[in-house]
Amino acid sequence: MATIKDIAKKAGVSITTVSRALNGYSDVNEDTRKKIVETAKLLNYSPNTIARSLVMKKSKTIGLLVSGFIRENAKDNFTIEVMTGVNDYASQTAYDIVLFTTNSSKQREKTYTQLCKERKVDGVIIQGIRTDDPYLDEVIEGEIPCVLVDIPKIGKHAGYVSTDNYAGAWEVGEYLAGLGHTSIGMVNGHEFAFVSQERLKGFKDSLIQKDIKLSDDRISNGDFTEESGGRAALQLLEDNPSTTAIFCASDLMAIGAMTALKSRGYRIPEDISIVGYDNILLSRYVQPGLTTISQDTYGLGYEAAKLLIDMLDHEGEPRKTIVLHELMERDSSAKV
Amino acid sequence: MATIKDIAKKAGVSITTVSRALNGYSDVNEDTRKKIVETAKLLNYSPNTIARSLVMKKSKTIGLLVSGFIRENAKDNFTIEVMTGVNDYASQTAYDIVLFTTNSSKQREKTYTQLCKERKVDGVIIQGIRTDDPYLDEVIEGEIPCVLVDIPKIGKHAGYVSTDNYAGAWEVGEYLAGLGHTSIGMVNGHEFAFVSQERLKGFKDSLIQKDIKLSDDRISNGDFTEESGGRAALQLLEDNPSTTAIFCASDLMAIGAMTALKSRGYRIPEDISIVGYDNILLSRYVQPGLTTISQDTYGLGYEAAKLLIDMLDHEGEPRKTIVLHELMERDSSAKV
DNA sequence: TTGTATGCGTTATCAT
DNA sequence: ATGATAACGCATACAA
Repeated sequence: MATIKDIAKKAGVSITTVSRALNGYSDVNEDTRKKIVETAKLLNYSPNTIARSLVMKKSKTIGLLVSGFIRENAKDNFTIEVMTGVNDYASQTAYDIVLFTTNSSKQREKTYTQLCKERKVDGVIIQGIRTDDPYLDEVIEGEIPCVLVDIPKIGKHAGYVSTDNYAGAWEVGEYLAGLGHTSIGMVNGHEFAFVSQERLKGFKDSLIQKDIKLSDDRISNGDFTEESGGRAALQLLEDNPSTTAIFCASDLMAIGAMTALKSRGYRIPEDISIVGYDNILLSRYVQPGLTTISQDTYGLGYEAAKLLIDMLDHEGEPRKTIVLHELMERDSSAKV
Repeated sequence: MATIKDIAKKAGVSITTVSRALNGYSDVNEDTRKKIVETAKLLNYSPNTIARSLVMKKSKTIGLLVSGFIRENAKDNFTIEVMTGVNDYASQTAYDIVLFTTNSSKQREKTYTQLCKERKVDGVIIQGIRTDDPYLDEVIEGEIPCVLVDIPKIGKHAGYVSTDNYAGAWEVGEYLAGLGHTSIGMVNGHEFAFVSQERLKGFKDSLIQKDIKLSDDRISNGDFTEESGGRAALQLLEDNPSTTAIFCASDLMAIGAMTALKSRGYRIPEDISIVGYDNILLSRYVQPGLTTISQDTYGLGYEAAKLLIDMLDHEGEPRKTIVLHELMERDSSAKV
């Protein structure tokens, strides 16, 4: 591997000059620069980013910390879409991405911050972390610039990107009420996700507006998995046989609910309307097509990277970015 | 950020001793070690991997080079599953993953090898690269240890993981012939993928065994997209109206074919049997469920990481690893 | 416009 | 068992 030292020797200049020439400084003679660039090419030189990082104290890498990057979750293309967005923006910049993952299974012997500190990432994007994660605060209060996905917390060095989950759920409420439903239930995700809390609030509030009360026995909790959605939906119908519409806080749970209900002989949407949240890939393919709130997941990742890199490169303030959502009406919902 | 220097000062020893103590060398007094470890904790020390990399000439990172990590491809969970496998194995080791991506759109100003050289990755896993990619040879002949996914080429520092595409396609041939089909067509992917070539060969050869000839006008090429699969299938039926079974070289194309055929009034599998390849997530959800060859995609990634890291850590020879495949019979195929 | 010298945080060599 | 010192490859303050 050729170094600037080799170039210097070959070109008969000092390493300082080589460094400056290659980095486009103005105070270097055009002729010497030309010669240097030439010999650099000749020696097939490529800069050693590691050495550069060491002296610059900037690694030009951002960490992408994702939980739920596990086999079982591949169904949910949420993660991959966010990653794609992050990657697309980052690849327009000088930053590379290093992947950190946390299977909840492997007890992490190292905390996030430790991982980040050791690898010297300049900043980090965090996705899929639970609100009860012991390290969440450590991250938000920490020194490492970070952007959270779907966790609305701002710190000294922490911003976030999210969608307006309250508004999205509100729209579902309006929509179902508009279809004439009055006996409505909700399958929510676990309480350790901000989105669960928001979606519940928004849904509840919009129904109240329509004089529909979402009492506690009309709310059943799953944990965002397909299977749990089915279970929760059945529970819901057992407690409230009159229910004609169910809002599920995630598409995966909605799909689980549909499967479970169909197997019990319910027709969708004739007997029960189902609405999901996320607009994952599958929701378009299941039978019937799932009515849901579409989020710009890709945009979530893209904006996260943009926000973080802005914080890094231009000392931008940590802030929030809200990306859009939209109700996608398909065939799983109908007038009562 | 505390460094070993700080620890040395505070503990009243030399940096050499600190380094050795922290790295578990045996030639350091237990008491001094204890003191050093203590003050390290006290100062909230974490090693600077960058400095370490510089002197060790090992970055303990592997590059994950994926093409097709783009928005449109999210459907195809192949990429994400491979990545998950890679990640799962790597996370058991000391290696971190840095993500390189090549949208064919962005003209890469830097070649793969350049990216790898600059970031000083110790090795690289390459996925989704086309056989006509100008840099493929550069990689295989290059000095950087690498493992290719689904490209059966071995070099001095290059191994690969793949499935037996020939055998998989062969089984499809046997299967369709066994169902009584004699008028059979194939929708292949583009020629710049090894898998296309292999799948074609395997399919053709197995049919020959059954005295069924797959003439050229019974082969129509798509480019692995859903839409192209639909187009190719229609073309096929136009040229050979008697066709009763179509083997598509990817599930996505098979799904496109099903959609297109259904829209033309063909019933599947009553009129036409469709078989895919890949067993992507969707294939289980479309109507009818798609018969296909399932590959252990996760295993592909897992084994790739394993092979690469073996090459890195134990100077393992570059070699190949073949992961299993299996015919998944669903409802898109039936007796003629 | 160019060169000298120093340091980034670590590991490794060679003394002691 | 421990410490001085020299690397690793690069950027930069300062001098010339």
